[in-house]
Amino acid sequence: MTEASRHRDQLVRQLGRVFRERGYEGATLTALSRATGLGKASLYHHFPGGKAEMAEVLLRTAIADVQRLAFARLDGPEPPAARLERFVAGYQAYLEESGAPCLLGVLALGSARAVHGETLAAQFRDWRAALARVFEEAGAKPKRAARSAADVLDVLYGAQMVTALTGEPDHLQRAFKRLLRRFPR
Amino acid sequence: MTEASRHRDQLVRQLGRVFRERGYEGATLTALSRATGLGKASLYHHFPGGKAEMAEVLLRTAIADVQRLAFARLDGPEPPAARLERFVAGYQAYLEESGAPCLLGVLALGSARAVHGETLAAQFRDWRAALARVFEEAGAKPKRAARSAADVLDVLYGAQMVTALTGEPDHLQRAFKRLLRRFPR
DNA sequence: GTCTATATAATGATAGAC
DNA sequence: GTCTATCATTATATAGAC
Repeated sequence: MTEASRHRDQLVRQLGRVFRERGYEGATLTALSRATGLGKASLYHHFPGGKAEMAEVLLRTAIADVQRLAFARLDGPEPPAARLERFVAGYQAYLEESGAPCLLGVLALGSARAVHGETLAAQFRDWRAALARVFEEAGAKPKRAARSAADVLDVLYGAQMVTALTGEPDHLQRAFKRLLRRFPR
Repeated sequence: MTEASRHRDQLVRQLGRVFRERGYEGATLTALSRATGLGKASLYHHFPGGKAEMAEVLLRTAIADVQRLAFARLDGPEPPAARLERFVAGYQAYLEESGAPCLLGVLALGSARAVHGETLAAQFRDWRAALARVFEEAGAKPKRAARSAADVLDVLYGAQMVTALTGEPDHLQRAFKRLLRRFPR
């Protein structure tokens, strides 16, 4: 990774934190400027399209990260149960690296949904299908596998919401631990 | 219910729709004015404290509704399993009446969290404890009951997030149906 | 209770110097 | 690449007539 791309990476990370904590409309240029240490004009140098472009870059980055750290681990030569466990660990790693709640969820609620809603929807249907395939490999019939896949996504995102609602940081890891208990072995 | 309180109720409902769809910061007075058919000055007549007061009223209303329609049904003379089923049906009724995603979740993410976070956190801990008690009545040991209660909250809120993310309206009812399968009988 | 008109502050965005 | 200074627009909020 070059020096420049490291700087870019750090910048994206700092912007992401603001969007996650305050939502799309709450992420004002003043807040983004303060969080990055850059003036507003400098932000427009990096993102000529302003907030809209920042959100788009953040969304693409988040999707790529979740794919790389979590869903990519559903593939491989190991038995299905082991891959499911690696997947959960990978998603947990993503949240620890990027912070919770997940940017995808936050952007899906705000007004960014009007612009990026279909992208997100298609991605999530893909991901759910990938999960369902693994449950089928583990021996579940198609319908049962589809239900299990939907269950997993519900817990993954529900745990983040409940963590935000209860203010208990370790709710998340406990939820993932409970999820692992329900997997085939 | 008097004529005046019916008007007030409808007003709160219309405001809630805007806050749910756009989040706290996205719910501008212009949008709130358009949704209610009232001028901005008229909104300040009903809510002298402006947006902050609206959000507070909406939050109290939402908590009261969830309590009345869902969690209150955890009590009663019926066997625990039946009460759990009534609870889920009640929560579903709340979402159909008030619309998804739930206002509590939306307000917990935006900047309203700084003001109302502790209120929400305390309420959710109470609700989770109420759920855990019912699982204990159904025969589960305390730790197991606590895990089941946390599971239920995760699904309740995760299903709403996944519905928003996938854009599939019937994901919600399918998730609740799956939840019922996992209850004691 | 609702309106029009307006005040004041903050927002997203640009120009141009360095 | 970053800055200061500034723009036009929109935001929340208020005054006062009806």
